[in-house]
Amino acid sequence: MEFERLYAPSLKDLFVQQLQDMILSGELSVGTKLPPERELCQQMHVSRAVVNSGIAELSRQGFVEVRPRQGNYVADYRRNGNMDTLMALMHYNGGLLAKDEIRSILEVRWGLEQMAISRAVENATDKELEALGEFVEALGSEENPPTPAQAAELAFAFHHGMTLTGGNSILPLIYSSFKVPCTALWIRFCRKYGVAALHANVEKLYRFLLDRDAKGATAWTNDYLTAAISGAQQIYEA
Amino acid sequence: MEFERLYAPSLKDLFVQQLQDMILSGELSVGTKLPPERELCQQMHVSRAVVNSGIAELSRQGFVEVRPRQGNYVADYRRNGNMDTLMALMHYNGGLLAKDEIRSILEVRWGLEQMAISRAVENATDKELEALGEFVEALGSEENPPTPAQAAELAFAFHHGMTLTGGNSILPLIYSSFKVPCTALWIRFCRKYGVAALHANVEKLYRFLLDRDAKGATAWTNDYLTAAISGAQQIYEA
DNA sequence: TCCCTTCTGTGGTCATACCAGTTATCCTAC
DNA sequence: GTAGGATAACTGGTATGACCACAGAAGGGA
Repeated sequence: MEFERLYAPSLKDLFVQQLQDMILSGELSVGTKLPPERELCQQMHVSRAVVNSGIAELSRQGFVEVRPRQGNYVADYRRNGNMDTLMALMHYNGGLLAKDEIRSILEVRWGLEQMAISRAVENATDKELEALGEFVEALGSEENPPTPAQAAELAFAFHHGMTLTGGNSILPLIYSSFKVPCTALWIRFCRKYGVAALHANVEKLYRFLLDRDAKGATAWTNDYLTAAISGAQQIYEA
Repeated sequence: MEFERLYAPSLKDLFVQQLQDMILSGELSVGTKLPPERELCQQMHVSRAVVNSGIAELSRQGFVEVRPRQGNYVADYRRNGNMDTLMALMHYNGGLLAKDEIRSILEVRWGLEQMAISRAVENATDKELEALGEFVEALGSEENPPTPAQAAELAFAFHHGMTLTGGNSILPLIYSSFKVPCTALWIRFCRKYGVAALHANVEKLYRFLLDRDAKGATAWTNDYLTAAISGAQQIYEA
């Protein structure tokens, strides 16, 4: 038996969700001017504080453009969105993504991963590698076999930890922004191929790190992600 | 004469800034428990809403970890931060970055740029390229020579537009997240070498795109950014 | 000694009130 | 009739205070 964590949505959350629905479903098209906040309050029977903070959040997510003292407009989120937009899009689809977006994420990961690995091989200290090893070990533990969610968390911790060792202070920040989509994909992967498969992949990469074999690591990552990208449909389909 | 846009900081902004100062200066070390919000109100003579929303923002930026009904703690922003953290760090230094961070940004750009270019060469339509050309033209305009700030904006519009043509839906979102640091670096570049130099760089890249010369484009970008990275100290020093 | 109850402290949330800037309108002067 | 400026309405921005739900400690009873 596995129970999902309960989460009581606030009025603000409900407001945000409703507007996301309307925007993403196309009911509100890009450029449309939203009704004044006071009007939305009346129609939705909430206070302006709810609407105002909700709009602020939608603005952060790139769905709405706020023009102070002029009005709120539906924004072109595909064009001017940011990482928060991606999160919102994922959340909207219940954690799932379209094939096209899965491919996109894997492509970007491909680019970032190549950089992270080569820099980690170059700069990571033995102590840091040892710390990474614990994640690998936990991932392959037979006493406490991790659930898919825990496994994805561990895999992310490994990759994120790797970026921390490379001496690039921005890379970990970007990788953190990617946490939600990455773990979502890993969870799907585990559900389909088992946690052991994920463990094998991570361990292989870890071996390359221990051997300080940058070429081998990047080549393997290249093969692995290239295959995943071209076969995204097969690998990640339900 | 060039006048900066006026911006009146709100109480919340001042609160956020003060706590950022204290955290970034090391006065508040990672793991420290902050005083209860009510106590902060009294000491700072503001209402709890100011403190509460300020804390929420600091939490989004990765500086503070909020544990409901337990307390607020200074978080390890270097490790668990995200893109917003980077923005906050930049803003804190008045738009400037440490050499190390400049190098880091350029490295990441190197990775993303390679991907963006190769995909754009492959997938961009002639019409899309034409639209990109307008940015190049405006950047090199002799009638209305752009200011460094405008030039940086145009250069960003060009690069961002390029990511939009590549068929990867995530790349533009990431690139948008990078807008502030990228334009900041370009502005510095313009101040030092002139807008014309930036125009020349962008135009060169644009030519490669028009010729559908992926190899040439990536090679040139590689040389250019590699030089910039290794010479970051010289290029971007004041 | 243990468990259950109660209380206190914490952040979460929200409704209200006031503030400031933009815009459109209308009035006035020419 | 037109141009210009004062004004009022409308918009989002911000701050305040009050109430809520939960975690954890303290205290009392079995």
